[in-house]
Amino acid sequence: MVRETVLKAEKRQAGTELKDKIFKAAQRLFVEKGYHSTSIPDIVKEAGVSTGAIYHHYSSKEELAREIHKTAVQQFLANFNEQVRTQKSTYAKIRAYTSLMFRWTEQDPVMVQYLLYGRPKEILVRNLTVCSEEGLQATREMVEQGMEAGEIKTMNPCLASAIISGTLMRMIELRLDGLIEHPLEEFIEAAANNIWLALKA
Amino acid sequence: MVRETVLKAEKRQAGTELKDKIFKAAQRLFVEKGYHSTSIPDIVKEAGVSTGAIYHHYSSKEELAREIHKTAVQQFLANFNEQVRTQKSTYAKIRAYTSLMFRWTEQDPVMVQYLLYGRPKEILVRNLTVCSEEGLQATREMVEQGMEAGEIKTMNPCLASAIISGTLMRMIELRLDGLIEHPLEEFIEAAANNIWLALKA
Amino acid sequence: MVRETVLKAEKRQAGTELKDKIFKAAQRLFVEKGYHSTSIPDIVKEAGVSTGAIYHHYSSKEELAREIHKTAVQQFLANFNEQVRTQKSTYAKIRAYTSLMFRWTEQDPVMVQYLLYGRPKEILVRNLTVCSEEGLQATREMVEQGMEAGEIKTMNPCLASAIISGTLMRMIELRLDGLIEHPLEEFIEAAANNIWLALKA
Amino acid sequence: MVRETVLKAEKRQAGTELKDKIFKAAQRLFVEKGYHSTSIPDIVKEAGVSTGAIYHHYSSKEELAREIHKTAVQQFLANFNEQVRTQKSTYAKIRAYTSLMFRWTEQDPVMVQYLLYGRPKEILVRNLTVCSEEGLQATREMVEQGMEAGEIKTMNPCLASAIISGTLMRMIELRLDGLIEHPLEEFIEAAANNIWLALKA
DNA sequence: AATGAATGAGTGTTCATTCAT
DNA sequence: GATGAATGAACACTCATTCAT
Repeated sequence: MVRETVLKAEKRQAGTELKDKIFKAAQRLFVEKGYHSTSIPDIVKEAGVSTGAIYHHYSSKEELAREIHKTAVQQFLANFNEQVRTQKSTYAKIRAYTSLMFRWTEQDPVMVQYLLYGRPKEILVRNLTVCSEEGLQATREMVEQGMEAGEIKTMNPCLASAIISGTLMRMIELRLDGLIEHPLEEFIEAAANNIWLALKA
Repeated sequence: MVRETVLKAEKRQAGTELKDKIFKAAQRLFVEKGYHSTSIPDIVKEAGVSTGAIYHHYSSKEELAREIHKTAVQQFLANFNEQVRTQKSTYAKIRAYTSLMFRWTEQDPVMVQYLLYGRPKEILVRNLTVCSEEGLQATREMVEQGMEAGEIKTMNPCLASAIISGTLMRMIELRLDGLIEHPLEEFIEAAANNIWLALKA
Repeated sequence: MVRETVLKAEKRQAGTELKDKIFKAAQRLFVEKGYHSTSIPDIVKEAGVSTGAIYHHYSSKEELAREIHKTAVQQFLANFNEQVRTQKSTYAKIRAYTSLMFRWTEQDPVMVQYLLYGRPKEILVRNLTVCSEEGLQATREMVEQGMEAGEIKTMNPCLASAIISGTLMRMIELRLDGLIEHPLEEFIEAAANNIWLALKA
Repeated sequence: MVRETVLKAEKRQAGTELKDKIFKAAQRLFVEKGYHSTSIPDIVKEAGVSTGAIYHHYSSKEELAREIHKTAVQQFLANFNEQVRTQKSTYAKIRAYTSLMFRWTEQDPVMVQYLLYGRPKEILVRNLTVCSEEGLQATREMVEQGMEAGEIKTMNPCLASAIISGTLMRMIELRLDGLIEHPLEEFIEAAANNIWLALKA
């Protein structure tokens, strides 16, 4: 049975107390209202700091957004490496991936929402959700190894990845939007199993 | 075999020529640069009309965006009703849905991109992709009828919908981002079949 | 005797009434408080226009300053060409140049002040007063022709120019600063004569 | 023959090392970029000191600028008193003044530039170059004594002063702007002689 | 003496919207 | 219908200055 490991959280050290308040307030607001609709004055109010403090710690609004995104991606990758990559079988990996994402959504919806929507698309040029390049790469690696091992049937790896990450993302989206009323943990088993049916050799 | 029907296009009457120029310029820009990064002066330049003309035809920038969105949803629904709903079996419906979305993406990527990213999230409050409420509703109806008919196994309908729309959306996303280099038409068969494996009774 | 010609003034056509109000208010303030100490809100107040109006007519504060400078230089050159260049003898030219600058100072001190202090130095990189490159060029041409004609003794042309423009500028400066209390017109004769003593062959 | 005395330099006591670093960094930057375009952070970087240190030694940015200006004026006066005032004849004085200013320009262009351009105009309200009031006073004194002694012809003292300081300042300006390519020392003789021709009885 | 995090008023600029023509 | 000059609130960002350490 898959160990339900504790999720990796905040790596950023405390000490810089203000910096943290700014980070969290901005993250909350960016998710809630979007990057462009969140003004610096909004963050000032939400974080209870001065305008100058924000620019003391971050060189621009954009850098602040990038920093938040980077943190989200790093957390995702740390969790993925620890809980998913370490699994032996491909099925176990898919199960662990589903578990990771669903539990994370329940535990820190703001962070996951940032991963999904607060994506750099709005800010930068490229976009790619669920953890951008790195997230995509992680899923593909899983798929390709599964194919090599003969556990997943031969198919276009993009399609296989899309079935996995598309399904998970869509479930999370429906949950965050309140269209799924039960905690996602209840769906881990079913989601993983059905994805597996689509992929297994 | 599934008939590859022609896609429903522009329903909006030619009527006022200027209004059309504004609509199309705005749509292009909203997709390209995002709603917030597109200014009225941008649209003025792109469409080659005056500021006043925009406000003559649309009461605000937001209404313009909403209008574009509404059109996209209407086109989606028209196509869905004609090509998907009319299918007999659930498998045929899934196959037709996949075909519709993949072919549409190749044919009018701007419009599909608008459906996926230019979503009201940025503009309004609620979001819900692939055609918002209506799109979701369409997929769910398909799933629920399939379950009643015993073609789809008993499962949470949200999960079933997520597998379908999540996979399709993710494929489209990868294609629009240039990570899939072949036309999506090549994947219709495989995508539909694999989705079916996850759902069939 | 030297004809005391009328000074060339405002070439800029009316019509764009607001643009003119902005131009004049900015010119007044730039001279009075300097470019950097004059804020856009200052100009807004002084000109009685809106912020937007300024940016509708000038692309930036810097461009506004450049426009004012350009106008001053053009007026200078127009007057110089008409009143100084047309003189036959070098002495007559020096006399006319002195007359031009002293009368102009009395008539439009703001403009002359702008020529002297409001120079691009503060704004741009290069500086060179009394009409920048063009003004310098004009004086040098006068000097070199005088030397060729044997009217001015052989000497470094920069030195000769410096004697002319340095003396005139310094007189104007003292007048604008209130250290000379009589109108400069009273000094035309004496200034021109003494400069001439320093230069004549 | 006029003795080419050594120029009086830094009178300010070494005292606090940091204060000196701040002074010099600020002077360099004020000349290079102008007072307003030089920020405290700029000085912090250039001097390699902390913000606090600047405010420990100077009560404000303005006071720092004033201090630098005062030092320049003091150096000018010290040099003037020693090298110019001590001369017997008015011609010798003019010769010595020219020599002082031209050699100083070559030796410490930053300081001289500060005297010419970094003038308080930008900072305070009044301006008056070449050493402000004191500098003007020094030149006038020279002129008035020369007239009393019958060495300079009777003329308006302001005009006489303007011929001297205007010519010197303009030469320095042309040199600092790179329009005179030879060291100013080469022009001492000629400049003094020609100024003298304009003034002598 | 020295530091540098924190402040917040102020800057130049943008832009959705209005309205006289 | 159509124009584009005009508006002014709002924005991201800067920077002289303060003050706890």
